[in-house]
Amino acid sequence: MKLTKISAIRRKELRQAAFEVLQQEGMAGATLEKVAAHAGASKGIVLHYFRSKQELFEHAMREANLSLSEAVNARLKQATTPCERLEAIIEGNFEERFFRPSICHAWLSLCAEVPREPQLARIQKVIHARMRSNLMSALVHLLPRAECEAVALAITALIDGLWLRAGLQSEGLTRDIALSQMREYLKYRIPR
Amino acid sequence: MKLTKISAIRRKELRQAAFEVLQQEGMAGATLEKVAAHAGASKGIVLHYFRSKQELFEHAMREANLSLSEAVNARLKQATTPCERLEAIIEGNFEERFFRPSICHAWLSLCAEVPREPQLARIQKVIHARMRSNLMSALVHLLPRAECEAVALAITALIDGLWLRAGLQSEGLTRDIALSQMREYLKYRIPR
DNA sequence: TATTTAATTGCCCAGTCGGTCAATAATTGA
DNA sequence: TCAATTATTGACCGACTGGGCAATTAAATA
Repeated sequence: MKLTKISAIRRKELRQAAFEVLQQEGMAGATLEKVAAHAGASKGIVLHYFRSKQELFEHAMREANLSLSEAVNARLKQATTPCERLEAIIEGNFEERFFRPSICHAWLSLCAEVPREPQLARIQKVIHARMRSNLMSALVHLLPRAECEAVALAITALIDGLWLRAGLQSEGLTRDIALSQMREYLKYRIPR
Repeated sequence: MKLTKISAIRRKELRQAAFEVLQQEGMAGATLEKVAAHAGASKGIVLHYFRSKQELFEHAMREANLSLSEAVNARLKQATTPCERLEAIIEGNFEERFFRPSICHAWLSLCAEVPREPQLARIQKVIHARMRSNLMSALVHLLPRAECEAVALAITALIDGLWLRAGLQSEGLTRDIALSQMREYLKYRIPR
């Protein structure tokens, strides 16, 4: 039981180290040795817990998404009205600990690998499906059914676009500006 | 004079080859040898015309942007009203030859390198500045000055977000859907 | 304690990549 | 025509990478 625990701990440490290296170095620079060093271990240990580099970053992507997902879900639990649910999704996606240039850059690096890594593509699909599902559960109470799909896509595209800009380290784009962008969109698009 | 011509031709061929390889292989897979092979030349010739791989892809990015820029400008020339100018910018950015999964993926790959390549960052900045400038020249006639900046950012984010999605090879996202997304945003945001 | 099992390391390997360079082919100009 | 310049090639190098592996250490179990 403790044996499995150690392996679980190591795997988590290495996933997180991988994502952190990704933030600073991008995918090309995120070498197994750097990940190991960042986790305070030797390179060999990384391939002891993950079959390959691909598998490591696949789990790193899952972990990072889980973290964001939990933040959104925590906010969703507090929400009671459809409007509050929308706010929860949006604010969750722009929490200070997530909406940072380095983290957005890490996501960008992962997205760039998606077309050549089916596993990453699968994860990406799940992420978007969840986002859409969350949005729809709020939108159906605020809009005619026929419009929901389009608005959900627009919100997703807006979030992605703002994250992209942040990932480019465009200096002017603060969390507040991003949030007000999202709120303004809703203000004009959702009837009240 | 013909000497310079040959070098100009080769450089253009290699820039384009580099961007085309980028579409299929991403940045990590876009090796000098593959670019050379794709252009029907040897690897040595690439470094004869470009000082380094970085410089090559820097020029590839410029070239690709120039192409898109020209498409937008051509449409802008035909436009007379501010509304038509907005349409021109948007339709230019979603022409069939640009809004393709492989091309969006190439852009994504370049964006992922921006934080670690100052030259790419510089180009990216220019691209966004031009986009903003184009948008503002139309928006100032359609909206109160105070709102223009925000709307220009929203349009840019929407475009980027849709391009990102296309770059992820998300199958459902066609040009028509993307265009109708943009039009719907304008419909609700711009008074008439 | 003795033995088995897991964790961890350091070194090695084969392959790849960006980049250099000397040699050759082609082109130009006088 | 002939020298000088340019274009082009292909072999080569050093650096680095992902991955494999045998050896060592630590832990757990009986």
